[in-house]
Amino acid sequence: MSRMTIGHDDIPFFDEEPEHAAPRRPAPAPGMGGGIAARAMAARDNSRRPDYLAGLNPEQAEAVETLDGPVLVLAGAGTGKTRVLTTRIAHILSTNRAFPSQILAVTFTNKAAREMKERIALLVGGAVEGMPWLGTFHSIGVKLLRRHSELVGLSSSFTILDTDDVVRLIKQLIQAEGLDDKRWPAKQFAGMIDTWKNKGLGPADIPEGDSRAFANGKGRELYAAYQNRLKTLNACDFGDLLLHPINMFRQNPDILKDYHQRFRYILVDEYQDTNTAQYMWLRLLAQRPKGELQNVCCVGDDDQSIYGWRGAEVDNILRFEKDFPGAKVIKLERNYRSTEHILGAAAHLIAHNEGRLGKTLFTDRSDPNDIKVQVHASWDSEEEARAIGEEIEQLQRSDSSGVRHNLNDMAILVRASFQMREFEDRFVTLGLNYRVVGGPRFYERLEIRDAMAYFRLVCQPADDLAFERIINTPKRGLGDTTVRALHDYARVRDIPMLAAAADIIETDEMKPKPRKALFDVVQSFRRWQGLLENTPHTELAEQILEESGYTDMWKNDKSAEAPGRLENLKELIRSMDSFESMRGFLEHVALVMDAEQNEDLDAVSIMTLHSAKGLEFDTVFLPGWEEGLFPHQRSLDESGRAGLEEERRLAYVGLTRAKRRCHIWFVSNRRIHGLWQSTIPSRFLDELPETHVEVAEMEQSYGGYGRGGYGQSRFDKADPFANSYSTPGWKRAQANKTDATRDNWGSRSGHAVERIGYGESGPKTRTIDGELVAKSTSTEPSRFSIGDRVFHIKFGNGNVSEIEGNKLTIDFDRAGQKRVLDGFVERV
DNA sequence: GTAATAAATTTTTTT
DNA sequence: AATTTATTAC
Repeated sequence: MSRMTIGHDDIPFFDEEPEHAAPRRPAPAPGMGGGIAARAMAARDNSRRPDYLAGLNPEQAEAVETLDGPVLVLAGAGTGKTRVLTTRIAHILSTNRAFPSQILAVTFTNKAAREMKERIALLVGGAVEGMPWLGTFHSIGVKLLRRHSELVGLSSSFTILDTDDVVRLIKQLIQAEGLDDKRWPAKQFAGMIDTWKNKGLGPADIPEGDSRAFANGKGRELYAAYQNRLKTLNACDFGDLLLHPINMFRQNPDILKDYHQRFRYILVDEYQDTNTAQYMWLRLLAQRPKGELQNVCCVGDDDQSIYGWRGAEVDNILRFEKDFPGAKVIKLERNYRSTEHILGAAAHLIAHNEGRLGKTLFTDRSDPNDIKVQVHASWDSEEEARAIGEEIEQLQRSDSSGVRHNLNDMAILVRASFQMREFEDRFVTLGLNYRVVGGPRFYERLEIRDAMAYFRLVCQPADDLAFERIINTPKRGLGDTTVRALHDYARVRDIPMLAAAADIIETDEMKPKPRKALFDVVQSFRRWQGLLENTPHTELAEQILEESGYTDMWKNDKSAEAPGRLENLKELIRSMDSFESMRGFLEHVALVMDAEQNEDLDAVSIMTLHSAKGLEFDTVFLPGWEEGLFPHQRSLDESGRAGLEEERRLAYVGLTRAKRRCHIWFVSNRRIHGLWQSTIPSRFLDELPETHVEVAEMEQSYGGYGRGGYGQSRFDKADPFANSYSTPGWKRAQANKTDATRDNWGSRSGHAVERIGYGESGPKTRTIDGELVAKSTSTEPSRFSIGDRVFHIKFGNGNVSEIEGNKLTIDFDRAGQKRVLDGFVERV
């Protein structure tokens, strides 16, 4: 039992109180400072509402105070959802209805969990170390599994595999089955397994069709083999962290009953994003025998459901009242975040979706100085980055009313992570601070993963994946042949590879060289394992990296990134400091893939729309609103109308992140797979209301002229808002999809036609031309001939190798072979 | 077994 | 365009 003293308050927190004890009411007496106890007394006294309840609006207060029975809170963007959740927990604690450890609170991201802990701590006035069951589905799943691992056939030291490990493992299995790993990509099968697990399906439960669709109909066998392999490796993948607890609860009703008694209150954040497995998990824990109260509170917003591709079922939120009869449904519609214009734009956009529960956000704020949502156009993605950079610098100096803005209050939210790069490049040259949130992650770096593999293998000798990763890193002369031999040896005897290595060096199956190398490795690991219990883990970690020759490997590496990698390794050791043991650290890394950000730095945030959910910024930039990118073509192809609606919700999430200023951008040319493609404005732009949106001065370089055949969007016209809104531009866009969008994004059909070049009136008026223009002028004899030396503004010099009407095939010196319209090149 | 070179593949979103 | 993977030469 731990006792925590923070500041002046002396609050007892119970880590593990006697199993199902109910907190005594009235409050436990010790140290009646100004802490929980005192507040609880105040709470009991009806004449004075505790101060944490003050300032809530009536709906919020109802959501906080309705503690008995099921509650569904439909909370629109910016309506104080997190505040309700945290205050509700504080309320439960203050009124002594439960100990911290008797509250199960599930969030979607680790970030959200962290934030919630902080905010509860603020409300309750102490650290919340005593809330052991606040976390993501996955981290709570791990906690359950560590306690009961033997029930699902694992030992409590099991490892959690990341996607990379999983793919490598599956690849091995596919090869072991004698299948062609090219025809049956491991990555694809990993995706299928993930989908199945998200639906709560084990190998026996998957549909026959799914099974037939992979590996010559051996999908089911392969899935079963995979699960078997995980068991021998004593490992779990992400899906197992949900599936195993479900199976465990189903097979052991007594244990489930135990947790029923433990968890007096259950809270779930982002309920619209729960998938079937999470839903099953939750229902097992939340649905109680008849007569017992089901104190479950789910908070969500159907308009912000953006994880359908990960198996999320919006239906879960619609089904809540059926699952929990007598549930109270509370809508939060008062928005505290954004201006009227931003809310108006977002509302009008999301209204294009069908099948919504229908909330209308409103605000009292009405400031004539509020600016409308701005739509900007740029020629290409480089210019887009430049323009946004300028806008940011402008705001940094001072906005229209002379106010200076912090970079911390600005964010760029992109649809796909490849968009980030151009901004990074630009900001580096500008010397503008930026921060990539959720981008390439610290723990995914090569050197970090290598180091982690060493640590994993020391902590868990059965971790064959870790073994294979580092056995020849640094180079020890233990290549494919040796590893394969070890692999076979281990398989035959059903032992881990490290143990196999220990065995095999006693025999003379190996040639002397690899045998000696293997001997050294085995010796080292034996030594490190011996040190595990009695050496401080940071010291041991350093020792491992030193003695294994891993740090030397990078010290001897002359490449440019080597010093950075060494720095990262030092950072890794430093970050281990705050953990109790090496095992604890490994677990943290497996679940929390992001390293802490430097909060002190004033920097613009760059992130995907998905990772922006739940955040807010004064100024938000939304680049890349073009058909094919946003909405993403793949989403449209794979999920049709549902996909489009999810993309629209994503746009809604983007808009509603903004408090005061929102800038949307689209470009007419974007580079995809290294090829320049001309693009058309997103249909979502046409779904924004005129009253709240304003088109920023069209940059001259945006080719609005001479675009024969491409009148899809009102943003092609001089006055984009001139025509009626009843004819959404996207219908025309769809009609034209075969001409334009397909070719640009579908990637299956042939070549791309280059559409960049000079217009007649000089360098400033570049124009875009399309296929139609190309065809109409193709009858004229070309002014070029094969072998001509030509210059192109984007690709530089090259030789004409083929002529087809006015389309030239040119072998560029630097850019390779491209097809280009003859208007865009000139003879040198 | 290793290092250099050529070819293929990629980019939607994440616990 | 850039990164991962396969092939080839040493």
